Amino acid sequence: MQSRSIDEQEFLAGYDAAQYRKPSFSVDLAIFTVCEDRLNVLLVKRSEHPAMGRWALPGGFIDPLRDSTIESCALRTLLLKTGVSPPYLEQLKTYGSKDRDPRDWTATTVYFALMASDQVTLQGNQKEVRWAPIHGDSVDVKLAFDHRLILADAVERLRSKLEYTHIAVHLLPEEFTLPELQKVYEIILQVPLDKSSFRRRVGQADMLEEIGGKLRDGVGRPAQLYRFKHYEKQTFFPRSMSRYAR
Amino acid sequence: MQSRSIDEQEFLAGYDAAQYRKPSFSVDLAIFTVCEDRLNVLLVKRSEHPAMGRWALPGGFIDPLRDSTIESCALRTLLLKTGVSPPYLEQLKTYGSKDRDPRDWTATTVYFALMASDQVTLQGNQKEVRWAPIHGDSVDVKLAFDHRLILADAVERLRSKLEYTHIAVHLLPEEFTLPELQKVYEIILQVPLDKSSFRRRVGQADMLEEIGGKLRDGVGRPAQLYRFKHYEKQTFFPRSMSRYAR
DNA sequence: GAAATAGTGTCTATCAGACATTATGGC
DNA sequence: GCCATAATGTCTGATAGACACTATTTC
Repeated sequence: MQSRSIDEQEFLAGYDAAQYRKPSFSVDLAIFTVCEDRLNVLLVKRSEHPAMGRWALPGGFIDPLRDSTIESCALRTLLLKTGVSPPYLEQLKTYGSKDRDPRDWTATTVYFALMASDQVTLQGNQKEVRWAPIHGDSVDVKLAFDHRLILADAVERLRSKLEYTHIAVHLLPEEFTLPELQKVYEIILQVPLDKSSFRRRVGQADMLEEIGGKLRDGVGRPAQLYRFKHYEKQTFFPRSMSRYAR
Repeated sequence: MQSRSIDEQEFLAGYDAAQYRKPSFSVDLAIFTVCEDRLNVLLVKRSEHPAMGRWALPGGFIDPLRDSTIESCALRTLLLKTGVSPPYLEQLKTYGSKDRDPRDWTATTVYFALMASDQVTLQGNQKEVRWAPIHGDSVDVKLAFDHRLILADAVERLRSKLEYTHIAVHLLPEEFTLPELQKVYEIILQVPLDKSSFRRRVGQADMLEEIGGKLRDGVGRPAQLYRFKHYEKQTFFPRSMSRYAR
């Protein structure tokens, strides 16, 4: 913290934050997992007005007394719904307007999280929390507020990031095989990939390390197990502008 | 707007948004331009507590009565400081914590804007608003609050987006030459680029159209003038994962 | 051995980077 | 002509995409 002048200390002592009209501020989460050959997003059924009974992305209002940062609010909400801290959490975007919630001028900062389906135990009544499969860029049910738009943005970001980063590993358990990883890419990008090229790319990125054992599938040759090397840098760019440098 | 049940209407009638404790919510701007062979960011000197007298990114609190969206608040603030609506405005990120402002738990959504230096007339006292040159990932003066961190994020995003998008055209006037565009890239990325490769890339992207006339420089052969074609898609990706598709 | 899947090898068209060459202006 | 800068041409090493081939398991 920076030092403050006497003058500034006096100003702060007389400052009353409550006197200004402020928007309501919440955090919402787009939590993704892959299971049963589909990309899924976590939805909760709203138990209160407004939009009671409708499915929505999980979220909650910032509690200035409990949450020290926006991200810690996101983590708190996430733990509440899934029982885990996610391996990957990233801020997506903030949506705010006077119209998106009938109660008030609201803003919501949306995070998107990736997790392996086997790590999650959904908290609470199963009729109120569920994984919903993504078709195209949304789900089949109607969502509350502007959550359909938010979800579409989140799916777009996920697809886009798959193109140039390694985040897909966070959708798999600790140990996984390359065919499994490739499958995740194919499921999310909705396109079949060439095995050889895929492996070459993953190899060049140098993000995975072999594990001694092997996984045996039902049929065919067993596949090598790998583990994600936790790297500082997460991106690998195939070709980019700065490589024009001479 | 969705239709509401009688029940929900009653709920809303009894809802008092003011009863909940909320964070303060503001919008800040990282406004960039290139002039005199440098990347510059717009700073304002704070005229009020806290951090009075210190330079900061321009911004202001959301006014729920005037601003219908966060972006319209950003545009209003921008017009106030620069007198123009920028050719490029993009949401960067939202920063929120209990510590970043001594007054209150605050959140700020930061936008970043690009504009041509000749289009701007700084509003207000010149001692209170100025372009500050970027050195590395920040400016030489000490900034208020967490604005140094925010600025570093904005500069990083700008550099990163230059690698795979066309946004640099928004830092130039309506009409410009390819050597001028290349110079912008070199100034921001801080690396010399090969002329031939640069032109090939720009050509492939098919974003520019020639203008009949020519620009005459002080010395040497005059350069062809171009204008940016306003495209729907803004990105051109050199090589990406989905091209593994067969 | 057949089936199935994992994993490797190789060929080729493409293309980024490097650099040489030509073009067009002022003096 | 000379200088300076714009613009184009060309060569080459690297590599993505395609696909054939080998390897290892179960039955």
